[in-house]
Amino acid sequence: MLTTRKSNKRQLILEEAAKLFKQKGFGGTSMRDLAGEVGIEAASMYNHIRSKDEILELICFRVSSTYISQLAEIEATDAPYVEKIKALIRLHIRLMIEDGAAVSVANHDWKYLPEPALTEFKQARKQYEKGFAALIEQGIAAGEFQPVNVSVALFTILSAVRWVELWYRPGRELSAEELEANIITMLLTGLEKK
Amino acid sequence: MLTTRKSNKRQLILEEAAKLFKQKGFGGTSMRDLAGEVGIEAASMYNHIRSKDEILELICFRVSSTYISQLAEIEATDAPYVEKIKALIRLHIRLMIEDGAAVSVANHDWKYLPEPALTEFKQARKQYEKGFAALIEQGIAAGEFQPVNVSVALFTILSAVRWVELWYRPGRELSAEELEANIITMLLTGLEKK
DNA sequence: AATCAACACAAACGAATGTTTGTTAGTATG
DNA sequence: CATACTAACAAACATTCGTTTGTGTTGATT
Repeated sequence: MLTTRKSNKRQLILEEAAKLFKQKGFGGTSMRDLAGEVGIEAASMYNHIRSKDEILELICFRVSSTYISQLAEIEATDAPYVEKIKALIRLHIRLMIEDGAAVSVANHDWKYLPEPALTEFKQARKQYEKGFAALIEQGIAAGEFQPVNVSVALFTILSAVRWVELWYRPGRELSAEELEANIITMLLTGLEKK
Repeated sequence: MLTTRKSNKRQLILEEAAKLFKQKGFGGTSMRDLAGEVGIEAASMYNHIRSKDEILELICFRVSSTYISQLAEIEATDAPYVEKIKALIRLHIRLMIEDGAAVSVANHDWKYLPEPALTEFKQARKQYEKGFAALIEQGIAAGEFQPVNVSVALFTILSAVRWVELWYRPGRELSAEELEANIITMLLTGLEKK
């Protein structure tokens, strides 16, 4: 008998690591903490992973590549720019809800990546931001958006969508759909009544 | 001769600590790192501060009490709610620009506060959020704002204002005033052109 | 039955951590 | 001049860290 061919212990380590890193930070989480959560000794984890840094890399790059490939999909559609931006906002919220721990780690602990990875990650993030910004710029050119500073719009949207991690709990007053609708309203039509 | 009665070395430590904590995180900054920046040995710092934790506490609570007292001032005016919210947004941006390192630490490293302080800090933050939310709620009731979910509006604003720390550099394309104007436009009238 | 890889463990490693200790030089106060 | 305080230092402290090593067990393969 075997649990699953090619043990899933590695996957379990990554999942528990994401939770702990989110909760206590990368530096604040020891390999012994993590091992305790997984249910083995710290030394045993090295049968499944190369190092603590490798865990961080795997988490961060899984998240960044998800964002980048999803951005490419949205870019390829021929919806109005308003709809593309809405789709991106929904993407961020969904990922945050479904994979919140990993997304939080990629948002906060990426700076502890060891050096070739650090530069690579920053480039990936910049690439994503460039693509996102281009959609906003084109939307302004097409007359769909107000002529606001593109960087300000970009980072306002990206940041506004981050707090979901701090706030959303499955049994909360708002469903995921209501949450999306409310955030989209805030960002696209603003707080003030016209 | 003396440099200044009641040495400012303690203040210097706090300032350098804020910079380092922002840059490398609380856990990622060692007392030897910090001492090096201050220009003395690690042991010597204990003539000026009680512990590493105390440094974090002093930074975090200085920031939280600034926010709370400024909120009280704004609450006391009798401007329209739109103007009160704008004033709060401007307050956040100004504090971020003028005291960015400390604000960043209070935003990111508060979770490493030791225990009585941790609870106290969370309460202070909750108190601030409650006051901010009340202004939004009253603004909706007064017909100045759209009937959006209050928590969503609150956290969208608070988050949207945080990225300034990552982005603003004194010699940037946008002045502080232009930055404020753009963010306020985004948050109050939205991205979409009507 | 023998072999082998996978995987768990205890023990230990060196490095780094926050902090304490003991001491010393300089300076203000009586 | 004697006293007391401030603030610097080197050295060492115990602890924790990520990781390595060596060893044992288990279950599948040959």
